[in-house]
Formats: sequence, C-alpha cells, structure tokens
Amino acid sequence: MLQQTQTARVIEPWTIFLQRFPTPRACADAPLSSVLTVWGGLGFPRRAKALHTAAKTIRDEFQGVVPDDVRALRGLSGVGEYTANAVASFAFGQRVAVLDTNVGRIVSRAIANKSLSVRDAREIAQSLLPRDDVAAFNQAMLDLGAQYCRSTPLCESCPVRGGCAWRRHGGADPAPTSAGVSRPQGTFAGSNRQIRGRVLAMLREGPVSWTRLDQSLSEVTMERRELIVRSLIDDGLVEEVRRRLQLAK
DNA sequence: AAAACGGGGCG
DNA sequence: CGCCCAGTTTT
Repeated sequence: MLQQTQTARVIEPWTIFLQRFPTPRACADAPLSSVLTVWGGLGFPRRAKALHTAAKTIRDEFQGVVPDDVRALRGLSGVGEYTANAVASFAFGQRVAVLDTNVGRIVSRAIANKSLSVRDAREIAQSLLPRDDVAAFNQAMLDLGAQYCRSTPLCESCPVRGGCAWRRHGGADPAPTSAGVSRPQGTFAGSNRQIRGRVLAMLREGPVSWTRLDQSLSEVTMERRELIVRSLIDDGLVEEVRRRLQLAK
C-alpha cells in the first residue's frame, strides 16, 4: 500500500484490510474480487493483485509464514528491492538499508551532492547503517526525508543541515534525477488511469453489462473504452462472463 | 531508460 | 489547477 501512496492515506484502509485479512492465508484463500473490493479506493489495483498472488505463494510455498530474508521476499509478486528490504529490516531486524524516495533524496543531497546511479545510491545507503538498531535508523531516515528532506526541502530547520553536502557546496538539486527518487507522474485528470479507476469502482458494486458501462462512460470514445477494459482484463483484474464484466476471481 | 499505473490531500 | 506520494513491472 505504501508503494507510491502517502502513509497518512494508507493507515485507515490498512487497518480495515488487516481486519478482513489478518494473515497471508486469509488473503490467499479469498477470491481476488474480494481483495480488490476491500482494497477499495487506494488505487493502483495491480498492487492488490500482486499482494494476493504473494499471499498465495506464502501459503503454498512458505507454509503460510512470511519469509524473513531479502532473497525470498524479493521473489514474491509485487515485492521489489524497497519492499523486500523494508520488511526484512522492520519486521525481521535484518541489517539492510531501506532505499525509497525519501532516502534517495537524502543520499543524493546530503551525502553525495550529485545524481546517483542505482548501485551508488544502494552502496551509500548501506554504508550509512549503524552497527545496531538498524530498523530505528531506517525509520529515522524515512522520517527525515518525509519531514525535512522533502521534494521541496525545508533546509532551514533540518536537523542535519550542518552536515549536508548540498548545503555546503551548493548547485542544482541533485535529487530529482537520482536513483530511488520518484519521478513525476503524468496528469491524472482525463487519463486512462482515471477511467480504469472508474470502471473498477463500478465493478466493485457488482457485475456490469457493456450497455451500462457505455452509459457511464458516455464521454469516452468507444475505442478508448474497449482499450481500457482490455487493459484491465490483460492485467487479470477483470473478466468477462456471459457478456458482463466483473472483478476477476 | 522510460512508460504505465489511482487517487486524494494540500497549497 | 498542479504537485506529491515508504515503487514495481513491463517494454
């Protein structure tokens, strides 16, 4: 849920989600359609499908227990380097660096004062880790990035302003092009993403005929409607049964 | 390396 | 309105 979505927006849906699916098995045993419905308006429904797939893998290959090493975590659907390291560190106390958009900004600005490659950013982040309390350190890095070293930085009150390479040497902000730092997204209004979201929102209420879909998307060209439904089907989120669209099982 | 992928909160 | 967000996968 934290992939590309603000923490504050995740807290409540996450609480409800865990209430409904308290364990990987509970999630794995539910149909995808239920997971997508509980996921609700969090967006990026492919993440919900990936989570469901990962839950099934954990059920079938890990006896229902979330693996505790980066290698195994990294093999789960929807789990990339960031998520694998975050779970390994925060849940299991492994000594690995968490490199997300926040930490990416910090290392490129405060440490290197230049735009970093993936390898360099990874190496710097790992080199900063203390001997002990790595999870607390990683959490502090995330919070430093979230509260001070933001996309638009708040340098005047930043607690590490005295040791910041960017502040010392000046120049253009190296963060926007540096590894691990989120790239700006395209305009949402009028995008295919927005239409996909509207289709999914309808399907969460139940199966929908093409006729009713066409009525709800009257301002969208027929060609684009079909393209968008096709993409949802290709993503495994939607299926067509007897001329009606519904959330995939 | 670049594109695609949701949605809501805030200035 | 435009910017931003605890990224991953596919091309």
